[in-house]
Amino acid sequence: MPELAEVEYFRKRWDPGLGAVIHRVHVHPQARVFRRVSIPDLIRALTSARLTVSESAGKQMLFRTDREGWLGIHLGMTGSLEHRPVDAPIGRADHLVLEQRERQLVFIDPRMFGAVKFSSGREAPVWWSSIPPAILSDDFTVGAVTEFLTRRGKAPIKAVLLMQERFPGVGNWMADEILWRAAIHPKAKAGGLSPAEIRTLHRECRWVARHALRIIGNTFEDPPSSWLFPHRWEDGGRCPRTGVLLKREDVGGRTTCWSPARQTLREAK
DNA sequence: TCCTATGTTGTATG
DNA sequence: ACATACAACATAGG
Repeated sequence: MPELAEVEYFRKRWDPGLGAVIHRVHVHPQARVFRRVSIPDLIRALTSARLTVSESAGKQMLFRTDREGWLGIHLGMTGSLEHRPVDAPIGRADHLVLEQRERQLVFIDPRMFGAVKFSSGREAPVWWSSIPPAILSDDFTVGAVTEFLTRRGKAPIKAVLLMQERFPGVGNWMADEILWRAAIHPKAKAGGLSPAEIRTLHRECRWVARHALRIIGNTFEDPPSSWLFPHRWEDGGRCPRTGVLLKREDVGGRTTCWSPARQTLREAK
């Protein structure tokens, strides 16, 4: 389920454990989510460490302790974080459990497209330091978006919005929501947008990120019916602004939903 | 049974 | 080297 705001919601699920010591680490070693990590290193580094802070950037989460080392969690398609009572049983999709005196901090991921990362050392690892500026930061500029859209000029804008190297945290539903608000057809070539359309796109990226974080990031509520969000999967779903039937089709390899009344495809040359 | 799924990556092709 | 397209990953739920 996780895009920008869902990741932020799940990151906070471990907040009750910040400041407390991890006295035992339980892993499900054959789980695919550990495919790039040394499990012995991870266990050695986390056992008896005090969890101190967490951050997220795009879809990536980072947890730190009072020791050196960088624990990363990516939720993939079906991952989530929870805290549970100390005596809770461990389920088959529970891949990483940090046991503390008063709770367990659990990473769950049935489909295992997610990932646990662990890097030692003082310097931030590339998987963390290379994440581009957040959409809500001052460095997410119209100029940066324009340059990126030019370089990816032949790809459909829907596919380009999903590229984490420029739009960190944007996923399938956010991309559709942004394009719907910006009144841009998902199949429009990224290089064919006018400067005015790019400014609108940039503004709607920020708007959707800000309000998704406000609504979903705190309580996991669904956005209201004035958004495309609650209509995009329902059969016979209608555009909340025009009332027309929404269209659903594969674009750039992902199911894409748009309003044919608002988002029209200009003939390219 | 068959279809779908809020993501990333490796590989092939141009 | 760079951009693009798509299969593959693994499981659950309708």
